[in-house]
Amino acid sequence: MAHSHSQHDLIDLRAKLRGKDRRITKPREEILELLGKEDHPVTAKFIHEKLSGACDLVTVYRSLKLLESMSLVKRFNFGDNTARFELISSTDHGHHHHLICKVCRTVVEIDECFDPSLESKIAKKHGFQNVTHELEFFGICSSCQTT
Amino acid sequence: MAHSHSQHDLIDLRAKLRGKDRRITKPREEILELLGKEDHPVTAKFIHEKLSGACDLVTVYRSLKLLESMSLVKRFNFGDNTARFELISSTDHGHHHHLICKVCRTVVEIDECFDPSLESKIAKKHGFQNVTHELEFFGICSSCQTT
DNA sequence: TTACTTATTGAAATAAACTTGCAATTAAGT
DNA sequence: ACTTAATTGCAAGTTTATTTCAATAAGTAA
Repeated sequence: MAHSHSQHDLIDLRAKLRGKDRRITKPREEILELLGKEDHPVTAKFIHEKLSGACDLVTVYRSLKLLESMSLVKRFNFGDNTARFELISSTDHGHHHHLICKVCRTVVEIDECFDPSLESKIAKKHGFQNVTHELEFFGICSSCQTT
Repeated sequence: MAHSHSQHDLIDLRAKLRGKDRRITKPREEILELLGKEDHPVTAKFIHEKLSGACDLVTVYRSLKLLESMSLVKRFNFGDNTARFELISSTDHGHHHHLICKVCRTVVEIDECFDPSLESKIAKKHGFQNVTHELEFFGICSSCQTT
């Protein structure tokens, strides 16, 4: 799940951003560009610091919310009460998971997932529709193992 | 995954609570008792309100943290920046998942899970140890489906 | 380019979840 | 019952995220 989004990707994103009642602004472009360079989900605070004064933290929150609603960005939750955001890649449509070290918080992108039949089985059993899932793995990475 | 913890369960929990440098207090007993009656994970705020003044909200937070550290209670995250807590049942050792309606927030307890080989495969591939996972399903329940 | 319309931003205030410091309380051992 | 230290309550403080509103700037049309 190595990212490294191409320049072409960002142009596509700009195209999606453009629309009625919606403007391409410098903060939004900068946030998208930054997300395109990151390999793992990042927090709003991290984005704000990386952009060092380019825009207000409030604008980061607002932009991320917009980008999420447009399905350009996906929100992840690593269990520390802080939302993390990642650019949705065209290959996996944002559906992938992470392996997080409980000690040093290192993040590994995971492309494996369980068989989708499990999800449809659960959906059917309980009469739910449009069922998705959030799945993250937690463990201790090789560096943090007290050998 | 129907809960309904027996009186016997709570006695066991009391036994676990008792220990060196640790005291059985009224708030802790009341929180355990309340959790024993709930079928789904509940928030600290919910517990505090249900106990209506029996103890301070701060004590609820502190007790839950203690109970979690003692593996009597498990913390869940339903993606709304609010921790939810559930008594760990002796049958599943706290390992189970939930199906949450994105509209009305109804919660269904799920006892299905994917094959554990996926987890060990991922652990081995990335050199991680003690790998666990957090998995929650989200969808639209039958009542909320716009038919 | 210039003017116009309104989406967007910044700054401060607010909200919600959770934590910390400390004096008062209370559980549990002697 | 006495003593000691864990625990609680209250107030204050953090952190994350949202709201309000005047000022700014993006997109459009002249």
